[in-house]
Amino acid sequence: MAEASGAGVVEVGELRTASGAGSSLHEEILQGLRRYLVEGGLPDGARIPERLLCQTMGVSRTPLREALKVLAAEGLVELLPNRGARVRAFGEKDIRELFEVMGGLEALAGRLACEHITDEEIAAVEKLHYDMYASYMRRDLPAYFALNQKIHQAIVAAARNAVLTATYTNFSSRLQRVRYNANRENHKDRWGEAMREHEQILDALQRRAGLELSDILFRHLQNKRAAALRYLSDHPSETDPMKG
Amino acid sequence: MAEASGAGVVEVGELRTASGAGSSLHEEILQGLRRYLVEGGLPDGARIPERLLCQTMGVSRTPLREALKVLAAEGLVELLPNRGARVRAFGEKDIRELFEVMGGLEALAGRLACEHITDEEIAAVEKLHYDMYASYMRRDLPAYFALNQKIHQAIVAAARNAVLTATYTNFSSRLQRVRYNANRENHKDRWGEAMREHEQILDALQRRAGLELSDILFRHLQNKRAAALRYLSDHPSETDPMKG
DNA sequence: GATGGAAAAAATGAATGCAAAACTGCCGAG
DNA sequence: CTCGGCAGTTTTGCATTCATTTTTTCCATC
Repeated sequence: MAEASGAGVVEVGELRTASGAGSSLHEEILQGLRRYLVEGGLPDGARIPERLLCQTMGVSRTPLREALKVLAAEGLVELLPNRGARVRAFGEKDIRELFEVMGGLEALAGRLACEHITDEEIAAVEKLHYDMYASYMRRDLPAYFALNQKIHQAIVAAARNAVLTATYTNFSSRLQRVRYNANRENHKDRWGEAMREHEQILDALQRRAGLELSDILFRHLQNKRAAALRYLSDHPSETDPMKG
Repeated sequence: MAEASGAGVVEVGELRTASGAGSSLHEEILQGLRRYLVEGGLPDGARIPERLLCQTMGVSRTPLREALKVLAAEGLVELLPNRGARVRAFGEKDIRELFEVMGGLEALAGRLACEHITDEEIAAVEKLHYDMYASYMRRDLPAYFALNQKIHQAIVAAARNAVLTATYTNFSSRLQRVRYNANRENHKDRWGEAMREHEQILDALQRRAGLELSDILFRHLQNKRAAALRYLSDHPSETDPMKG
């Protein structure tokens, strides 16, 4: 299932030791749970009985509850009063909105990146780009996917804005669940188009054409969104909220 | 949500009853504390001893700690391991980054708003705009300030994107502390310029010129940022982090 | 046999208790 | 007079416990 990228899905048993050990316990739990959710360890809408997680992870309820509150604030879980936590299910509306905001953030990142990026960083993006192109020619979707994310992350990093980076990472996590699903089924038609868009992205970045890059990235994300929504309408069972 | 404008600074004693009573206690505490911080109830960098807040608000430590964790995730407080919570102090770098992201979000909002806004909503923005202009002529800065925020909020709301609205509100809260300070000292020179920019904003909105509005809003925010930073360099004591 | 309600069971929300880490004040050495 | 170390106090982090709400189960009734 999660063989798409490097590491496999984290087991619930190794949640505590899996992600880097934060100094405090609630931090450790938070990172472990977040990773567990992002990698799709639980299906959409699944209930999260805290008692069960407690004995599985070998911790008390207090730090776990603190972590759940934070995850709720991040939008990964939803807390029903007196009824526990559920894995937040993203419907079509949520995904549309998330991609729109991601588009806005990447547009901003592109604009800022062109102002601050160094030649070395551009060279690094070039290398990622050509590696990604090689993956494309090999039809190696997992590798393509991973490099694709690295490129976008590099552009965001080049924007020199920690707040933007943190926000981008947060939204990216929320979409990761969707991407894992949408990635299985490959939209071959979309793939070539995406590759061409990335050619433009690299070109604009090399010329440090901020506004142009900004616009390309925004439309790139809009196309990604369309592809994701197309996938959703074909496979409605996987991520549709069972809202009733 | 943060009322942002109307009422004065909330007293610590009325924290529990101040904001609308959320169903659960930790929610109540969270909203109360958030409002308290946003309205500047505590100075930058102040320590927040949880025991003290507990007896002040008459609650136990558990829900308060949960609320603090969420506020830390939102970026309003910072949690030092084993050393408690402090009011997060925004330095020049943070403010620059926050305004940049706000600019990106507002640019996105403008673009989307032009696609979705109704004539009635445009009329409402027009009214806000002219009221604001009247406040400008009266040199009534607080009223101007409140209407200014309402206009921006209306544009964000017209984008029809709940994720964007939530994100915008979050960042707006973080900047609220700065604005409260920067607002006292009035940058008369900047005021007229801002008013002219708002003329352009209304004009582009009326023509539903998305890209144009997007760009105006972004530059508008960049100018706001410059003004805020100018204020900061004149009054470094108020919001500078005493990092050391 | 199906339905409604009451009691039992389980889960959540909040409070308290306890161990460990940090801060304070004091004292002595240099 | 300043600096470093040590004991006492305070504060934080986590576990446990209590109270309230929800869910389940079982039984009586239709």
